[in-house]
Amino acid sequence: MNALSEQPAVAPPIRIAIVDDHPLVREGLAARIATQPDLQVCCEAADPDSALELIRTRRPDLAIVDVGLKQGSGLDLVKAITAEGNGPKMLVVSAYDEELFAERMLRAGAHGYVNKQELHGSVLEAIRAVLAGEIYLSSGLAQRLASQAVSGRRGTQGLELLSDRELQIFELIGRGSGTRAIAAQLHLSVHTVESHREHIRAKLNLRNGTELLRRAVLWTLESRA
Amino acid sequence: MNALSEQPAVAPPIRIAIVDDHPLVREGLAARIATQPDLQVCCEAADPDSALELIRTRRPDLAIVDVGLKQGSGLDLVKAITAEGNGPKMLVVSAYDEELFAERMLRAGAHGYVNKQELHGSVLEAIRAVLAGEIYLSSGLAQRLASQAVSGRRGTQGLELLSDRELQIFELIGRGSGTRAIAAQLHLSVHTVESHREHIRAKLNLRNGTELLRRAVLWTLESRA
DNA sequence: CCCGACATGGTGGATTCCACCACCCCGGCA
DNA sequence: TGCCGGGGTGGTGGAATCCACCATGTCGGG
Repeated sequence: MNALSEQPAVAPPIRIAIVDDHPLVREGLAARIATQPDLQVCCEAADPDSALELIRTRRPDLAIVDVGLKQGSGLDLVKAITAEGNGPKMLVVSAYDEELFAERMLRAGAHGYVNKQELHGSVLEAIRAVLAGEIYLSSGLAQRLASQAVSGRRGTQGLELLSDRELQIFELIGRGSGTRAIAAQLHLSVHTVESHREHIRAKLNLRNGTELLRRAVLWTLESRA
Repeated sequence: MNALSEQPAVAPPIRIAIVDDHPLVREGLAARIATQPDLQVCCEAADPDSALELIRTRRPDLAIVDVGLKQGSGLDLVKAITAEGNGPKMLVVSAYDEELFAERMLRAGAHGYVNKQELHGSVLEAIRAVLAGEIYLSSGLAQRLASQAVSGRRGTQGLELLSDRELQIFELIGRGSGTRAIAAQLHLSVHTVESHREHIRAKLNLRNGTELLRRAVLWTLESRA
């Protein structure tokens, strides 16, 4: 805490952009950032379009982006910023601790992912880490992603590990078909479909049939956009 | 609104409790409230239990509560506070603009409902209105509720046919919780949860548990934050 | 030639689903 | 006043499922 850093031209502050569709969250973030003398909020945006525009013109050092946007536009925003090249570092803030989203965000070019829940004072910690060039993940996520990475080779979401047949069945599951219906539709034994389900679960590191179905539904949604 | 109340140091401030599981949102709210000399945040809570406790002991004049609370949902909290009698007025803040929740919240005893999205400076407006004894609804909602009441046309998807408990369980299903997990979380028998599931299926015209899960997942995706 | 991955199928025990039923409480309504 | 209906909570029992193993056949590649 250097109280006397009030001199004009020395040590230019680090400029931060905030992108979130909740005004309250923006204010909360801004308030916290304001406690740090060397950090400064340079602009705020509530939607991806104006966010991209602002980032182009104001060129902040860091962008804090919320994923909780409609139709996965948060992901698109991160991709767009990355595609521009020479853009700011990006810290993603999310209401979900889904490994799914975290992984995709990181792969899309984000440098950190924090959950709104586990956000005591750790935003600043995350901001510092990201600015320092590290990758920051909020607590639980790091372990889960790591264990996931250890226990099986991973690709985009582990999905390309699936064989053709498995992927086909995965898709049918996502459409809402039950085991029995799938078996009938593919002219297979119910046991066979169950075997495939089991293999899919193993490859994707899913515990329940519930998680499997959930994951499948999510995927069929995203792959449509 | 009375100019006479400008007496020197007296005129006790209006005390407000904030209940929200997102620290950022709490800070955002607190920051705004802090701009008003006659308002004062007296306590904050992140979960329903401690919220109830705090409200009992600190007796604030107004409680701002988020619906999106885990474990038992904000709806139960509002009901509990109402049941205590002689409690604070309640302003509900939500990430969902669903008429669904607004209506239930008001019925449960809340005095206002604002959407985080449409929350420019209007929280303060909402707070003032609620304190003045009015019922406050954020812009779009009032019209939608009204038009809906007039036309008798209900239901984006028939979801408002569900009772409060059923909706709560529906939401948990959508988050990926299994029957067993839901029962544990709500301190209920597995059989009870199964009964609710069955009723939900009946009301929504779903054939099997798979379709139920699918619908729930889809819904929690499109109407969350 | 054999190993591993893939597809197909099975067995059996645990779990879940689901139709139906039972009880309690409470708010309306005859 | 009493009765009825809906909501919330539980239970029973049979069907369907999940899921951990296992078995077979077929490939393609070391």
